Amino acid sequence: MTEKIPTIQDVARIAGVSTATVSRVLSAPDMVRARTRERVTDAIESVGFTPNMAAQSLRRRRVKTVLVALPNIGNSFFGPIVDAIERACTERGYDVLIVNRRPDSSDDASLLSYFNSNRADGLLLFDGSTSRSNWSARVGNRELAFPTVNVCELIEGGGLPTVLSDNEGGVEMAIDYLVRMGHRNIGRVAGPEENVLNRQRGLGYAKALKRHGIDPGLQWRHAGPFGFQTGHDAARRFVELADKPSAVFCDADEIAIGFISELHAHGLTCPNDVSVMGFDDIPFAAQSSPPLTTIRQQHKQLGRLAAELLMDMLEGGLQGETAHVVLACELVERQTVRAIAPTQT
Amino acid sequence: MTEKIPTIQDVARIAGVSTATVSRVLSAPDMVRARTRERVTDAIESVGFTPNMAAQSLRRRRVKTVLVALPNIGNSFFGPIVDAIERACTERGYDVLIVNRRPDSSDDASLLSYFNSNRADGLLLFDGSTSRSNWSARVGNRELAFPTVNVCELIEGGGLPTVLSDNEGGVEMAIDYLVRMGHRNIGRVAGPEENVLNRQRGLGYAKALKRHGIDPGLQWRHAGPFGFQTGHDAARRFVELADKPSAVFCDADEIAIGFISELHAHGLTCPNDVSVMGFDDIPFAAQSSPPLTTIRQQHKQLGRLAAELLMDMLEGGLQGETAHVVLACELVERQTVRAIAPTQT
DNA sequence: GCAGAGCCTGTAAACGATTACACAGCTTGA
DNA sequence: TCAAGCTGTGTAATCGTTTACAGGCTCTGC
Repeated sequence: MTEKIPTIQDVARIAGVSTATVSRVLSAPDMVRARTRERVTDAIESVGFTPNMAAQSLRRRRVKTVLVALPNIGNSFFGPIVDAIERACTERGYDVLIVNRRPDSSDDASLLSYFNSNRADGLLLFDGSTSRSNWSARVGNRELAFPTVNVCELIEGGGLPTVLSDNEGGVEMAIDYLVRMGHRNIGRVAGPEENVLNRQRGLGYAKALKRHGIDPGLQWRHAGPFGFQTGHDAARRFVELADKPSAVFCDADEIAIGFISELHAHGLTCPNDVSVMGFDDIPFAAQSSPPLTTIRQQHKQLGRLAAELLMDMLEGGLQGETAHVVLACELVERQTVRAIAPTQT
Repeated sequence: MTEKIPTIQDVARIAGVSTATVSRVLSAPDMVRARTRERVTDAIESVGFTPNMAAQSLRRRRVKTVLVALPNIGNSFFGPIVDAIERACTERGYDVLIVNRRPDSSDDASLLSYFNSNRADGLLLFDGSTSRSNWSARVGNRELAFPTVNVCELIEGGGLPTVLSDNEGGVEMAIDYLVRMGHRNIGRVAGPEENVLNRQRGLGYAKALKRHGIDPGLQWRHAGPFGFQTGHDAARRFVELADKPSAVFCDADEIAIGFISELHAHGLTCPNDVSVMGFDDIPFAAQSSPPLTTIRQQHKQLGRLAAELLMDMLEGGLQGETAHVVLACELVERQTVRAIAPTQT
């Protein structure tokens, strides 16, 4: 019994006007006389008309859709951010298309195709693989026009507008705190080597340590992808260590939580045997046992600002200046860091 | 320097054929002679042509896009499922549109509009508010045609194809296990009252208890939305209890983890003071301290099967039979349940 | 040499909206 | 009375594909 979906023609016929008028009622209401307008709105109402987006996009040359390219939807870090993006977008009438950017399908081409096949007007790109700085070149080549905002991470030299946290400052804050708590032997479990975040956070780590007269080069270090597994691996190496750091800074909460969890499995406890800090403040950080001391990123803000920025770009054309938003981080003190008497090493 | 995006016309001109032929090369290659075909593919290659989806959708009357309506993207339970959906969809050339279904914007109308405005061909609906069984009515009324698959939850009486876990059986499994471990005073922290999952899991709970000669009506119970907060609330009530259950079954891992976390804050520990079980096996369950004993849902499978089913429907038309897939759950034994000597109450 | 049957390919009409342009009807002011 | 200027509306072209239909070509068998 599938009735046909009503078109603008149906509305026009019922209201006794031309399709042009119906269209105008929808997009420029005060261009049409009040009485006519009312007849049209009634007709729209009565048949339940909704403009066909395909037709509209074809004619208008834009789809009011934003593409969100994530490295891994499964990672709980992205949940709140995507949530904020979706909110901001629907508020302004944009749809949100999600694509999981598998590292293997490294084809930026497939992202670009979303643009020139008219499936998305703009792109929110979560990507910081430094190896991918050729993206900008690629873009510069021919399709410069795909409006893109880098979120959370950034592509160095890409020249793209960016919204991210002050990663360097955030880590400095963490290290300062650990030092203040008496730690001077501070290890680090880092993110993937080829990632910008890893570099930025590494910078903050080194800078802060140096400021306190500690040689960053001498500290214990482990690196791996963002995720529990890296925490596990690090913990297994950690327990073997002869000279254990009294504190370990982890580049991500998931890593920190994996680290602590595996530590427990080996009979060590946090913060008694070692203090641990994370980075992100994902929702679980507050729930783990013990609750994780960490550096908070402003997830909601990151998502919302990036989305707003992109939509502004889409609507205002390119504004000359390419924006660069950096959000401050915040120290969240919970229970995985213990104050110790400063030892003379 | 924004060059124009190439159209099928450009390709046709370059290859020296008509647009019809180009179109055929793309959608029915063996309808055109090998030599011509090659000239066309070369032309396509050389200008980097990608069909304009808006035009294609307009003509073909389908957009190859699936709408995913979640109650809350932020909830980490959905991560792996959405991941699986996205994988299955892109494999078959479908895009994934995400919409966060805020309870307040209760308008099913807005979901339907995705359909009749030609923005999505089908819907993966995560929704189990029993109050919403009018959805089916609404659908039956006029827009029956929006192909929909219920995922994880289901709308009772909606008559929609469904993919979900054996919630009842899963909880029975949990209770059987707790009883086997010596528990006979088993509380429950339930999900939101108006949710089907709550009902289904409640059924399993009651059934299993009765089978073991325990009166479900006499057990301690707390209910609230899925999320940490409910766990916290439950814990605060729990610590006040005179006659504490020796075990508590939680309707979701997030609830269980919140419960344990808040218990710790009050000086009680799990599983020494109380055994706790969750449901879902979200990624964090294995990482929390102590690792959570829970009932695993097959997230990947749920997502993939639902997506496949929907796409099959879209491509094969409606198959007469409306499918009803129920996936088995699995008990994951970790460390939040302690064996106790059965007490004679 | 020709009818008939296949193959390929082109022509042109959709799909459902938007919008430049034209124009009808009314004011207004000279 | 008429030119000029508004308003409000309709006409028709357009966006970039797909596809029904028609027709040209080649091949076969007589």
